[in-house]
Amino acid sequence: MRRRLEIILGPTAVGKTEYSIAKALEYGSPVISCDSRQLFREMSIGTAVPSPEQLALVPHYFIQTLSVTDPYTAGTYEADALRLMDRLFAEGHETLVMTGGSMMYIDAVCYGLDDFPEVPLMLRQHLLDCLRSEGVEVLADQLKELDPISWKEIDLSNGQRVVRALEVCLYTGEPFSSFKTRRFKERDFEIVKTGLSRPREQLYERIDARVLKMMDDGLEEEARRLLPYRDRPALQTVGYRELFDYFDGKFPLDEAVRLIQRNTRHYAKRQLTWWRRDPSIRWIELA
RNA sequence: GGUGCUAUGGCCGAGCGGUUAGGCACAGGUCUGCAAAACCUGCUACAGCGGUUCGAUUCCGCUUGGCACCU
Repeated sequence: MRRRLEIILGPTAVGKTEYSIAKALEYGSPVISCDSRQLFREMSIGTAVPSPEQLALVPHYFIQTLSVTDPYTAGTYEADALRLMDRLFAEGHETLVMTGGSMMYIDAVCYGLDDFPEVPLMLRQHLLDCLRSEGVEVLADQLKELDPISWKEIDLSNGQRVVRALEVCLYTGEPFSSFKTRRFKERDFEIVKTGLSRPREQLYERIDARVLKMMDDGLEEEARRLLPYRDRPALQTVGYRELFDYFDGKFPLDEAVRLIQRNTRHYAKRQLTWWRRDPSIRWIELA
C-alpha cells in the first residue's frame, strides 16, 4: 500500500485551516496539526486554533494537547508525529493530511533532526546568564576552542545559536558539529507538500484584520491569564509578548495592537523566506 | 492683501559649509531541539531656480507649498 503524507503549509493567516479540513474530508483523513503554538491548551485566541465547529468536522491531532508549562521542542514533535502517523497508517489510512506553519517542525517531520543528547536545562540557563552578563564574544571564544567547525558556521552575533552549540559541546565533551550528519532521514511514506500563498498585500490585509478580530474575541483577557507564564518558551509568541509589554505600561493598547500586526507580518515574511528555498513545495495561489 | 515661521528619503526625525544620523515601515536573507524564536543585510534624501564659495542639504535671494498671526 502506498502511504502518503500531504502537508499543507503556508504563511500565517493565508487560510490553511479551511483548506486542510476540505482536504482531510476528501481523503477521509484526520488533520495532523503542525503548529508549535496551537499545541498549548491555554492559548487559543492568539494562536487562531480552528473553531469548535471546524474541529467537529474532522478529528484533529496536536491541537491544545499540552500545557504552556510542558517543555516541548521540534524534536519532541518529530517523534510524536511519526508515532501517530505510524498508527494511523496501520489503521488503514493511505493519505494523511498535515497542516501548519511551523517551519522547523515541518522539516523535522520530513527530513528528521539529528540525535543530539538532551542537555540539562540548568546548563542552558547558566549559559544564557553568561550571555547576558558577559556578552556573546566570551561564549564565541569558548566555542572556538571546543568546536572550531561550528564556530565557523554559526552566526556568532546570534547568541541563541552560540549557546545551543556550546551547551552540547560542554555537556557531551564532543563538538556540536560532530552530531550533525547532514543526512536526511528516510521516511517510509511519500511526502507531498502544498504551499498556500496569496498576493503579499492581500496576506497583510488578512493579518491586520485577524489581529483586530482576535482583540474583539478577547485576546487581552487570554494574555492576562497567561501573564504568570510569560517567561515560558510557549509564551514567546506574537500576540502575547506585545500585550505583556502593554500590561507593564510600556505603551498604550493601540500601540500593542499595531505591534502585533506588524510582528505577525514579519513572521509571515520569515515563513515565506524559509520555504522559498524548498523546491519540493508545489505552490497554490489563493485569491 | 501684509508679516513671521517652515519645507530633509514611504513616514517620523536630528544635523552640518566638504565621508552614511537614527527610528519606523518595507524588502531580501540565515536557520538541526525556546523556531510565532534568535540573528544578518539592503533602503544615500535634503521643495524648485538662481547666487556666494574651491565646494552647499547646510549661507543669501526669488518662486512654490505648508503653518501661524495681522488687516
